[in-house]
Amino acid sequence: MKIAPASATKARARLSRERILVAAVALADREGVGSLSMRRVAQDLDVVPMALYKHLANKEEMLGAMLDVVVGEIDLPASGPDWKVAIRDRILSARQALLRHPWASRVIEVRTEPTPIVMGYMDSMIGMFRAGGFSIDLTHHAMHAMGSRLLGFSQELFNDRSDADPSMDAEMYAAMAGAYPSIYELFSAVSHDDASVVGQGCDDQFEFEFALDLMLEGLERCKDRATRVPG
Amino acid sequence: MKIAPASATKARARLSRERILVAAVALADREGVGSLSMRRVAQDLDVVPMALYKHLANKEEMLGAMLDVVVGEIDLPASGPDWKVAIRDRILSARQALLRHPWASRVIEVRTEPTPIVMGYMDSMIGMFRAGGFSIDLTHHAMHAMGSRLLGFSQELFNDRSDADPSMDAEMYAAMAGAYPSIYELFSAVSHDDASVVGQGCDDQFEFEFALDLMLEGLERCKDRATRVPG
DNA sequence: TTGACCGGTGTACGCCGTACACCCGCAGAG
DNA sequence: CTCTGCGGGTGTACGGCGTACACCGGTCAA
Repeated sequence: MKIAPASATKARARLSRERILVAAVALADREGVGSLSMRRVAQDLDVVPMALYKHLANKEEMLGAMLDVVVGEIDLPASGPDWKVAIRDRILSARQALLRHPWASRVIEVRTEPTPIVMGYMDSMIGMFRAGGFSIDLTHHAMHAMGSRLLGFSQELFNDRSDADPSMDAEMYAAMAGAYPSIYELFSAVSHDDASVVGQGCDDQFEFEFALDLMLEGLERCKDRATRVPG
Repeated sequence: MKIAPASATKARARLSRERILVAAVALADREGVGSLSMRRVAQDLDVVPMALYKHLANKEEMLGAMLDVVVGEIDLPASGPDWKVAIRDRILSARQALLRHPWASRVIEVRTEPTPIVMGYMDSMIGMFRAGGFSIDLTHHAMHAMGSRLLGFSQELFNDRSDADPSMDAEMYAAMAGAYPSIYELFSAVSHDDASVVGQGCDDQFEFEFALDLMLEGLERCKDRATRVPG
């Protein structure tokens, strides 16, 4: 009776930053970042909202810490002679982490200040370019050029995933063909041409790797030319 | 007295979707998207908040319409024989529009459904690739690969603009060098090497064009090789 | 034994988006 | 000229948000 709580029925585990983050990440995974509020997280933990503030300064810090959890899931850099496959593999691992937590990219896009964890990730990324023989200048440009791809996602203008159901009726088709002939042409090619590399809709993984490789090879050429601008 | 309002002192102009959007864009330009609330916009228009809802379904629609205003500022595509300079110029024009309204990229990143105006922009972009001789497949990949650059911005992982004041004291420097050696190396090169193309801090315009050209040239090679994947 | 501290609680404030009922002035029908 | 419908601005209210602040019970060092 000394150690256990007075009432056995309400033996709730103690709160901790860790437990809060686990609950918050789980909630975001389950219901999306839109449903992520301090109050909901507290509720999931059977705790009053203000309790969270004993462990986190505010919601902003919680979001940052949640990102750290995701970044922590990215594989460490492989050591190997080939910088290109090392960087490529790492970025694809980052992408897997982001795909496990689809809310994360949205959060990254909106946030401002990076946490030490994210800084560390960037640092090691820079290190990989440098180890691959990139000059400082070119490394700098490379980091900018890769943009969000460094963290495993690319900014899509809109989510074409499951763009309505496949049964897009002829009426809509016709309207679209009139208003947006080029989109229409592209869209019909993509969704009907079975021989195309994209079957139904877009193969996001393929598109991501396509752009990634385009970038990496462009950078490689810059490096080999030892010149700064691609033109 | 028949036409003019009863009280000359309170002759307020009638509300309209147009007037609301002008006020909203101005507010966002002035105080940032964080301060953009229906209530603040209404206040700027000397009107009760609910009045806005006679002209807009909800805030989401207002944000979309605000984006349309920005996209409307992008130059029309130039007609010319060279697809690369045409696309390049148009994207740089998009970038200028986005720079005039810094909140817009944040809004784009978070939004889901595109408006007809944005669809029209994308359509004409696709048309430019097609007119330049790109196959449908390659056009499709190109659109994905360009990602947010099509709209004139690229996702930066964090805003390094005015990273603290230039007087970064030696203590912080040392701490940074220990924790993030690669970032440190890059950072000091960028901020101290006057010969570098980047003087103090980053030249965002240069970085944007660097990545843009890398992408465009990679796409050009794909097109000329008439192959689908860059490798 | 005491008292400080740490972590969970309760209440409250000010902001948000927006549903809903209202009301007024004008247009067109009778 | 009156009646009536209606479009657009109003007022009130609700539920949700982040979080400031006072409080309080248990643990543990002195």
